Amino acid sequence: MQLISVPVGARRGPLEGAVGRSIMPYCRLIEGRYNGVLQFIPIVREGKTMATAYEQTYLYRLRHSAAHLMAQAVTELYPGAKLSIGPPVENGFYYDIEFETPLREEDLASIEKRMKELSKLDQRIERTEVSRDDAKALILDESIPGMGPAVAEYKLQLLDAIPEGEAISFYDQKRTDREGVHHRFLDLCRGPHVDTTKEIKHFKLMSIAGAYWRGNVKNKQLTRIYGTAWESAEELEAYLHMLEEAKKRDHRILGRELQLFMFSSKVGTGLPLWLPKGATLRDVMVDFLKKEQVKRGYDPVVTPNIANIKLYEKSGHVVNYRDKMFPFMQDDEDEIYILKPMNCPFHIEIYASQMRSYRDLPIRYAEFGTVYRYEQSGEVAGILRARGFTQDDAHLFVTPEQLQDEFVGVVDIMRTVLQKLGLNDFRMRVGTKDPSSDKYVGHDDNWEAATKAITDACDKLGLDYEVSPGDAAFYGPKLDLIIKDALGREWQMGTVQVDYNLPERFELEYIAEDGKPHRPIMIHRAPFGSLERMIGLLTEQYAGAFPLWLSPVQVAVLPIADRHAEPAHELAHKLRELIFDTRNVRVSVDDRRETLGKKIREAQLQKVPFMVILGDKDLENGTVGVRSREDGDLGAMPVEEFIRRFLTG
RNA sequence: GCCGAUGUAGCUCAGUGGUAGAGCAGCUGUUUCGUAAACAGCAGGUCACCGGUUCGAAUCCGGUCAUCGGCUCCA
Repeated sequence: MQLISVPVGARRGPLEGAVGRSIMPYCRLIEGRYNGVLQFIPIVREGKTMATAYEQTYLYRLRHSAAHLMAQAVTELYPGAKLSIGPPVENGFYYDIEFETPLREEDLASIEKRMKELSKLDQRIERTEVSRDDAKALILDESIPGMGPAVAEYKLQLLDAIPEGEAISFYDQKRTDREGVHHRFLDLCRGPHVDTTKEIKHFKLMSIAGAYWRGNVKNKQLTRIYGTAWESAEELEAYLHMLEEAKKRDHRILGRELQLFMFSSKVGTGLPLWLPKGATLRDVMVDFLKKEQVKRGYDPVVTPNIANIKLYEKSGHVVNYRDKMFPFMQDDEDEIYILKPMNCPFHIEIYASQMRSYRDLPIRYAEFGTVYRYEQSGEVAGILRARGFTQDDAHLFVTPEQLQDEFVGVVDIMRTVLQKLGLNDFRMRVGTKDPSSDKYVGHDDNWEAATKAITDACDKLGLDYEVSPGDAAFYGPKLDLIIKDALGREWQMGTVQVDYNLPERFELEYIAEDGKPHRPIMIHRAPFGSLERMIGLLTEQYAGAFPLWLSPVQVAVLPIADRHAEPAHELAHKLRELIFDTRNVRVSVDDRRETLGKKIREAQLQKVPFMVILGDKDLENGTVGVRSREDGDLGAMPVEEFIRRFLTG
């Protein structure tokens, strides 16, 4: 198999003892990034290549073969279709094909039907290794289904991309029909595959998408057909069921049901409106982080939402992201302003506004800064990818000697955040420079130093991370937190970046002990990343049932009859006086003339952690009926006991 | 931005060329109730928008917009 080498030890951690499931995301991640050719980055640990683990599973081969089976069906039904690549991916497979006429979703049914028929024909799948010349001849051989000069475009390119000395193999799906005629379907592929098409039984074609050839926007867009395949009907069923369930925890659906946020086409795409409950959630998160930041010596700053474009020309953002900025504004003096897409230049201006001494450093400026980025329309996804969002941003200005400790401190705050939010299914990625790209600014030694600062700090902290070339910011390498959403899609959350370049561009200085000016280093960091994205993610992780400290409403007081409404409000006042986790307890009272059952049902659907029921018996005895979101009816108890239970979480 | 799909009442959805429907939510009235939906009535829609075909369009055709699944991208 073809490998791309990465430094030994570069990828670690999540792959501990990894086989199958935990490796799949990596295969998926890497495939399509480097290629054109079916390539997977090897997973390297302690000098040993482990990448083949998933490839060696039966499921991987089954899905790979399912892709071939689909290709066979497609070449029969659409003779002019040009095949390109068709790898297995997490949960299934796809094949990228160029069609002469656009494929519609309703066409999938007939392709799937033909696949079922072809599967039953019990075609043997055989590997043949051939020379480069023979391979070319086969690809151009019109007598073989799916081959011939008319449809060879991509396969020939794939063949060319196979390095000298590496085996060139085809997989042949063969059968002989009742009349004794031989049939075959041949595809250039390094395999491996299952033994016969008969094994491919439990699959379903899922969707159509456009995908650029070799993942490059400049290339032609091919039609990608996604399918899922499993070893048993039960597994297929379970997977489809899981997708249905995942939809129910989609943050966009829960966001509406729980009245957290909304969108309006009258406002604009990707511009969320935060409703009272969602805004409360934001406040709670902001309070929490502010408190952590105060403990760690951060200073708050506040900066405007627009700025003169010159500021961003100087920082380099305009060159790199002009098309991702909202349209520019011009004032009477012909000065051009932009909606701010980044907070850093503002913080830099504040730093540069005075002479700084080494005694002042480190300086840590923190701001919940709302930024606006004109994301491509196809990218916007609820609050996970919005055009207006708030970063929990901070910039640290440090001396070279302080860099290591400050970086460690920043990673520590990120860990505190993760722990508090209850997030434990994530991975860390060190995004480094892609040597083949020219979008990066600054000197190589600075890049090296910054990258080393990150990896050293991670090693020191025993943090598991992987290195991903090409995922750096244009001004510096970064450490990103990556988390999956309900549908298994990965999102970049918190981030830490070491930056030598912006201080240079803005000629930042501090006076050191030697009495001479020196250049500080900047650390950019945002533990949540964006409040929007983090809340979207949390909503999905908890399926809307937020932990007590985060819940927008923590207690719903439910009076049984009208005469209990007043005592219910009194109880609510009393509870609101309490402090839980630094904030006053959030209480609602449902004093509508509805049955208790209905009030309970609605509070439960709103995922309120505690319901407190108040009726005649309670007023007589000084008790309340307590019901928890998780455990249901807890029975009557004195008010004080409820408070005690509540405060202990 | 590109490929594919979807837009009917606040929400979930019926309705394939002939007078716009249901449940929930809302409003009014009755019921004052002890752990997941009381009962009755009323009101609510330019069928996303614009244009076309037709005697007649939610329905057929074209365009636009929004949303969803991907691709690419995310300072």
